[in-house]
Amino acid sequence: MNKLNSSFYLQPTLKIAQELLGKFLIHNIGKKRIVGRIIETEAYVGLKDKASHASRGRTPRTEIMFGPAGQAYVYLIYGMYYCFNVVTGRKDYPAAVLIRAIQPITVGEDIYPRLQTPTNGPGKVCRYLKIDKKLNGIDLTGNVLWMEDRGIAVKKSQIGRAKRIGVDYSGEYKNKLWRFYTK
DNA sequence: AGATTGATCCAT
DNA sequence: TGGATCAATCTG
Repeated sequence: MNKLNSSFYLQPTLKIAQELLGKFLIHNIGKKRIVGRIIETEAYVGLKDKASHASRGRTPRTEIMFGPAGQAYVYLIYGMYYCFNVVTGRKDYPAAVLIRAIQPITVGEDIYPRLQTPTNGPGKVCRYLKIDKKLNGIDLTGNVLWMEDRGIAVKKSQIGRAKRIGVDYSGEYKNKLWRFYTK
């Protein structure tokens, strides 16, 4: 097993957002585990990024984004869905990578609830992986929820780049090509 | 295109 | 304290 460690999470946010493509996201629940391969991410970078929750400063919700890299930031959106992010950036610099889509994995000891086709939205990622607010702030180098490199790299030529989804209100930042996906 | 749903945040 | 807003999803 090659679990992503703190030196991975200390890299620049935009680099992490790309590097996470092809990595595996794993949630241990008791003796079972749910696994997905990451296929789409979005980066949220710094106080000036109007699309980021952190752009209005520190609040109880966004405090976690100002913390050290390598923790989970899980929030409820539209009253119904959870979104899972990895906190990046040094302490006091708010940044995170949202996991937008995964390919469910169904081999070995990994369990696989129903869904076989790739998820196509962050709410579905959390529903599949059974991630909710209880996991907010959890250390991603621990043994409950983590990411690992299983040696299946995504070639640079296979990485697509696009504007982020659902952030039309964010002025010049809405045009940043901070969404990454595998073609 | 509209309904859903409730936490969050800012302005009263 | 009230109400607009929201990094989404499903249904029609």
